[in-house]
Amino acid sequence: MPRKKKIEPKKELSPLALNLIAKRFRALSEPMRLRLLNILMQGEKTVGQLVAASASSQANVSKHLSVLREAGMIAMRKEGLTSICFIADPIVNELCEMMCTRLREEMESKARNLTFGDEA
Amino acid sequence: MPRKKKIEPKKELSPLALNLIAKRFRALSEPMRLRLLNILMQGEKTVGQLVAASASSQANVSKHLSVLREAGMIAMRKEGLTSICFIADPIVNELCEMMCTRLREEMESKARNLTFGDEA
DNA sequence: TCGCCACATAACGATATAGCAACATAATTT
DNA sequence: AAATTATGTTGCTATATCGTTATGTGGCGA
Repeated sequence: MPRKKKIEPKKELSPLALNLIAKRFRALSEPMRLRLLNILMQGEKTVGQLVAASASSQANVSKHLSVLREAGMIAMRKEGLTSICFIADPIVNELCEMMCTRLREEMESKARNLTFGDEA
Repeated sequence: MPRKKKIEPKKELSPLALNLIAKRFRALSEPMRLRLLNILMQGEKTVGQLVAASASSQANVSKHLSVLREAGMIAMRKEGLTSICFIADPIVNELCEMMCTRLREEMESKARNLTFGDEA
């Protein structure tokens, strides 16, 4: 077996890597897309169901879905007339979970500090 | 002590929460900002050092830093003439770590599939 | 074959943001 | 105080992206 693995201490990321990472974070940077993902966390949904559940237009949902798909966050499978969406990357759940937890912590902390005076 | 915790199965997020989460992801959605964070992972740096290391203009770096600061990702402390930046939220490291790992996995997977034919 | 259904895509106006350049400000030094 | 240094801020242009309206398209039934 080939040796020479894990030698470099992971210094700086290449511009290419930065671009790819940025693109993935960007896919998560819109409330509408987060909403769609949040709905999909309950399980698979057709595009129509997402349109209904998200209270947005069909065209808009469709476009956001394609963004999420290009970023590898979700995938779709056709079943007769309908397309069924599902979360394709488990990282989505973890990321959102982390963000939510962090937000809660921050807000609670801020709430506690309100007693003294807030710097916002 | 008050009971009634962790009762709801965490259904859907409120629009407010979605907006806050989106805003934080958005802060991570630009290559330049990721680069700054990546540099800061090595340790504290002055703004000037970041300007030099990032190969961008001072104004640009300054603006990106304020975005990161507003998102709570970094914080700054003044020391004489200079301002020293540091990562204020440990979530940054975790998030980037996760994304990088995931990207590597995907690319390796894609590389393996090149032998057969790729769908991109 | 004709139309319909579920979805994708195109075209468009409105808003946001990256990057540059020029200027403003604060702390030090002389 | 004036000059200098280290950052922050503002105007500007170019580009990207959200949401809407209109139109295209593939699969199915009559």
